[in-house]
Amino acid sequence: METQDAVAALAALAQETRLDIFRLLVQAGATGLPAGKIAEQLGLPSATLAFHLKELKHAGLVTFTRQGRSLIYAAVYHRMTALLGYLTENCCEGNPATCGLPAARKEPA
Amino acid sequence: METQDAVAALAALAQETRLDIFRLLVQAGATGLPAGKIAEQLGLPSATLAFHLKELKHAGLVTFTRQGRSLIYAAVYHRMTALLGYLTENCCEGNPATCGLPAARKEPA
DNA sequence: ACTATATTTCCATATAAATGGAGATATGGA
DNA sequence: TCCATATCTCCATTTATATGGAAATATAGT
Repeated sequence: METQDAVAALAALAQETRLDIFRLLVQAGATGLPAGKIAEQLGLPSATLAFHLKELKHAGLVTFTRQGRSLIYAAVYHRMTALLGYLTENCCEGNPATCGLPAARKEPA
Repeated sequence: METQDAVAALAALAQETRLDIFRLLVQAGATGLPAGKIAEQLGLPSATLAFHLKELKHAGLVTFTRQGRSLIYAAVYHRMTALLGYLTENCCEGNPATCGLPAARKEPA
């Protein structure tokens, strides 16, 4: 993962509402959640939710598929993995033990 | 690590200049670097650097000690470790394999 | 075609972040 | 004490982000 992408992903997650959304989607798993359900769970106005979903989408952390009238959003795990890989490498300069971490697997994407 | 702290750490790193500063300090290791050296390496005006160092300090990602006229800054590894732990848990809901990662060691701080 | 539902885009507004010059503060040495 | 050095704080300006009402778009059912 490039620095630019890492900054984008970090910025996307560096906001409480978006982090909440992302966590909710991670919990939801591969099935994902329709936008309306997310809004309901977090008590967000639709416009606000749409704004944050766009940010997450732009950072590559979520995707969606249409299903009838609903858009089903889901977390993009490999993107998160790539971010963790980037941070581990740049935190520990190739020696994760520096940060008390086991070695991260090579990022698959 | 609490969500609030994670958001603060993410926000601190979600900025190219600050990420550059942090990486430089990680590379510098436990010895750290004087502010002037950081400014020189990255070509930053002193006011701009001071602003970003304050952000990183506030997020707990760097500390400093005075040494003569210089302030020596150093990366706070355990904070980064805690952030990685938080993200791993919240990305994978206790099952890091979900993201293709080995289990993270329990955060020491 | 019409109506209801799901979600988005548009827009105005409010709030916060980033930049860098100029001046203030702290330390060390002559 | 005076001067140089290292870094910070103050401030004005610019730029980006967050919020949410209202209207637009897409789909489904009747």
